[in-house]
Amino acid sequence: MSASSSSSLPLHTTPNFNPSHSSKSTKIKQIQSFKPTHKLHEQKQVESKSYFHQISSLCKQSQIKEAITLLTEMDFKNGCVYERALSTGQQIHARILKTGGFYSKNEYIETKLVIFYAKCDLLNVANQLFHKLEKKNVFSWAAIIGLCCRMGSNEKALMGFNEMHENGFLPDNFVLPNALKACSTLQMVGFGKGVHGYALKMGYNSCVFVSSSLVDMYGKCGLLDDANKVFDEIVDRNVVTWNSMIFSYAQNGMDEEALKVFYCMRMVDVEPTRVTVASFLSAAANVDAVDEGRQGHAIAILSGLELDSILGSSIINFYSKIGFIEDAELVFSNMVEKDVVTWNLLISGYVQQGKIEDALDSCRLMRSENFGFDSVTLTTILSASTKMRNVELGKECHGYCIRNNFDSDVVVANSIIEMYGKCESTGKARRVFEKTVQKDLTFWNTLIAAYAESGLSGEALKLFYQMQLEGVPPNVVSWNSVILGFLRNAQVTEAENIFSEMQCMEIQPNLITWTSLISGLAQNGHGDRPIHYFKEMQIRGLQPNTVSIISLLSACINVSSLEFGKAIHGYIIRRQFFSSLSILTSLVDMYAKCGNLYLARKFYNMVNYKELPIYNAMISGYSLHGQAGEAFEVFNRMQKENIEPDEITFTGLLSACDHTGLVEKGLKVFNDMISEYRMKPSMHHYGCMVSLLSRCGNLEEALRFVLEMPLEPDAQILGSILSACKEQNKIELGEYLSQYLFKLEPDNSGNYVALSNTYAAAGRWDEVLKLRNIMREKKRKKAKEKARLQLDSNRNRTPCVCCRR
DNA sequence: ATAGGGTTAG
Repeated sequence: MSASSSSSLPLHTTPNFNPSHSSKSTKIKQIQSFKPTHKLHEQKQVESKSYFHQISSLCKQSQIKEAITLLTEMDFKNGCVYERALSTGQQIHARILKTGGFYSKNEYIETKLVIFYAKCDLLNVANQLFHKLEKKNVFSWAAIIGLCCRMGSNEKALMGFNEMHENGFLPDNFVLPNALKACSTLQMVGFGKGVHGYALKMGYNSCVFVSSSLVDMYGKCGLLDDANKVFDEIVDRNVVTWNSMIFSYAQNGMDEEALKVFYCMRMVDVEPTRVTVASFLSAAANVDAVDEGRQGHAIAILSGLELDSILGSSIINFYSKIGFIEDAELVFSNMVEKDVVTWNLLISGYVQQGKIEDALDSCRLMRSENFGFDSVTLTTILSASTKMRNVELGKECHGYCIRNNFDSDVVVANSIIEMYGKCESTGKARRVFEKTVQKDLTFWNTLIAAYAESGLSGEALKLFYQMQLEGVPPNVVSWNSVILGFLRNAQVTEAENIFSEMQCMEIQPNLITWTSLISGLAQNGHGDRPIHYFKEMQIRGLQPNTVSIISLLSACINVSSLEFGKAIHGYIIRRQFFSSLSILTSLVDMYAKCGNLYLARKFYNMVNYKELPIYNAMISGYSLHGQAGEAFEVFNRMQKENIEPDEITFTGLLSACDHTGLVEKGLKVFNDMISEYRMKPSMHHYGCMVSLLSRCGNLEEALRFVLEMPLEPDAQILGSILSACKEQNKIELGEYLSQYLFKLEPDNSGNYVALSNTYAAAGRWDEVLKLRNIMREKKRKKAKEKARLQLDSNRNRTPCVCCRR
């Protein structure tokens, strides 16, 4: 497309056209002044229409020959959506109209015009011309169907497909990919299968464009077996075919298969594209495949693939999902074409690593580079507030949402409800919920989950019935939350009842139902029942995924059940779940805390890229078993690897000192934590120190720590110092500490016993009696509370509209 | 005689 050919045009109106117009710098500017694309279309349409009228009134006497010359010129540039080509086309159109006669009724020219306007994405003009056509043909139909697909009118595209077929125009291999794309966006597998049948009948399945689209269609509709079958039968696969197969697996959570297909593709020497690497990396990220993902990144570099916003985003997504935030940062800084998505991924990477300050800094930077927050950014910040239990941040974000009209966005509103529900008050969550106009299923579920997670099972159940009264039928998620609520409140029988009730209602329990039931039973101390449910779930054909395996392992830790842990480990080995770092970490954690340090060490040694959690698991394991030396050895090792310790690390180290009576070392670690690592010790850390010092008889120092603590001492801490008081007959100190004791719940009656023993040893019987009474009163209150809760949930049971009467 | 197509991150 040389400049000379365009300057020879007789009707050349814009002589200064510069083809370098699409250079990188302008492209970046275009992206930075981001506008939604559909608005651009509208704008263009209005402009071209007025231009169109101007030209048709200007060109009064035109000549056919010129029109044809221009037509050829237009052909030359077809596929071009630049403004200039559009106006050229419009000029030709105007001339044809003015001339009338043969050319305005020529099937070829008319079809060509439809194709031209369709290419320029002018839906209305193209449609008008198309409907006025005397003779439609495969080409004009194809143009219109393609246009409908591009503009997102998928129903229209499929209706067009049917109509053209009914009118005797046989859709060809150019129409089929668009029709299939419309099927997959609309999730109409039935239609898609029909198209597949038609393609087979007509022999279009040998066209790689059609067969690749079939793979994509089956993949997007979740029929992976069909996708794979079509894929296997394709002889001359191209990159797009491979990409479609890889992405199909990846988007259906069959990530291992996606990785395998990628390796097969490498074996047959097909050059990967950006799409290939992006899909591969999303699969690698999902299964924590660290080495594989790094290879993917390397392949992208070696193949010289351009780091555009999509490929870059997928690399950032990979690194931040596996927790390599520094690598994500590096890729981010090397990217020229950043968009909102890129920023969002970096921000959510920081949030996942708990680096809230970095996340907020990025938000500010993002704004200063003229990117506005979108609903994903806001949802991420809201989830960060939820995760960190930072209501202030959450409120600020809520304010921003209101000011910028994001509070009506369904996803954002949901995160707001979730934030209030989990961090502050369920009441506030409820108020936001009441204000939402359309209370759809998700909103109800969010609110129910908020109550359920706080163990307010009665409230959760009430909402569960209320939603049904308001005509919103609950789904699995709602049922799951009700079950979780009961389990959190130690109402195991109620949870199991709901579990069977949901099956009576023909709601199939899913992975989450089973997992929360299993871990809830484990946490409530029902020894072998969790394993029973674990087996039952597999009999019903449900395979646990990474998340549920991890949650099962942490359930073992909660009950220190080595037996249950071993059962799950056996399962992991049989299913070869080993590739995942997070599962290995959980295994190490389980063995370390359930008492098999040998196995914990073995798996710890197996991990190449060790991260903080796995070190922490070993340290706390050693500490639990009184092996302080080994705990410190692991700590030294992680310092050598430049891994920053966190609160949990220090909890492990300090309790190791506590368990082995290392006073000097404990004091040193505690001081290092404050001065060298600039950390604020938590309740737990003070607790270790108080316990360590009391046990070693240094009660003055222990008291100093109690007074320094940010919060009032809890039952455990009081217990350790009170029993030391008893040993040493320090009645005054015991008496002094009783002020804290009275504020506590009576769960740890041991403390009361310790204190009353202290009094008893001093012969202060009146005090002993007083303590007994306080204890009894508190216990009675607690029992009443529990009975009321029980009553509430029973009362709620009566108005049920869903159970069989 | 003649025209045109599929896959991509949260």
